[in-house]
Amino acid sequence: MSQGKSGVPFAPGQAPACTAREVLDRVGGKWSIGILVAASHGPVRFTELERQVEGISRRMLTLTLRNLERDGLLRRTVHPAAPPRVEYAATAMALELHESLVALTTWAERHRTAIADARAAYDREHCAER
Amino acid sequence: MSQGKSGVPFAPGQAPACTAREVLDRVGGKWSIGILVAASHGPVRFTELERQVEGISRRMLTLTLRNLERDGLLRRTVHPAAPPRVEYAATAMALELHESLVALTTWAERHRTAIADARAAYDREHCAER
DNA sequence: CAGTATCCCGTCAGATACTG
DNA sequence: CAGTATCTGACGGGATACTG
Repeated sequence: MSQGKSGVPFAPGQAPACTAREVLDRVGGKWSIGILVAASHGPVRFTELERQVEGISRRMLTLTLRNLERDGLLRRTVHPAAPPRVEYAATAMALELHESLVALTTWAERHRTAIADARAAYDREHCAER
Repeated sequence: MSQGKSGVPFAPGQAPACTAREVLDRVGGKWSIGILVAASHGPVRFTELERQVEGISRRMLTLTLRNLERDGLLRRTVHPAAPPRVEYAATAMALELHESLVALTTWAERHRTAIADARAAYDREHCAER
């Protein structure tokens, strides 16, 4: 089982992992996914996000929003009005990424218990649980 | 899953992002992917990894290895011998994850330039900084 | 409403040195 | 060969307070 097969597409000597890392560097933040998900079904306002993502601080919301916007994953639209109205919407690119994230989610769902078991076993075997 | 449309599978009010986050919390580390990739095509030894991942320190290699092993993504085998011989191999679970990572990689590949452009445009528009 | 501006702390990760 | 131990700095991220 070297290449070609479905499970093992990469060549041994070279590590193209950096590409995957690039994604994670911008999506791996603690809040990026939550925001991306919330924005994937239509424009969302700042305060809506603040409530939907839940747990996020104003600071981190702003920061993550800026980064996602900068990378072209979110589009920020300001509607000039008496009470400021700003909306964030996922771009096409972000929606595609979202599909990939679903793959990850599915994987997590499938192996959630297996991982928990593995951890428990490991911790038990190594006696001290941290 | 529950929702029919291809790009927007999640329900608005709820954020199942935590599940995706769980994955990223254990795979989002700086070196996890590189190691996983290197171990996905057969058992690899410690020093091999040290060379293949390239840039990684002994410390981080050990730490990441331990975490991946703990989560059941790598299997560690010690061959008792005069010169110690330890091998790390990806588990079936890890290989499945690997497929998902390929999806991410593909996405990154496709949008690499678009993102770079978005960044440049954003930075230009916002004038200063780096 | 939609943000900025500070302060502060814990964790990640690099460098270096030592060991079974 | 395959690790462990320790020190250190950078940075992500929480809490809080202020503003156009």
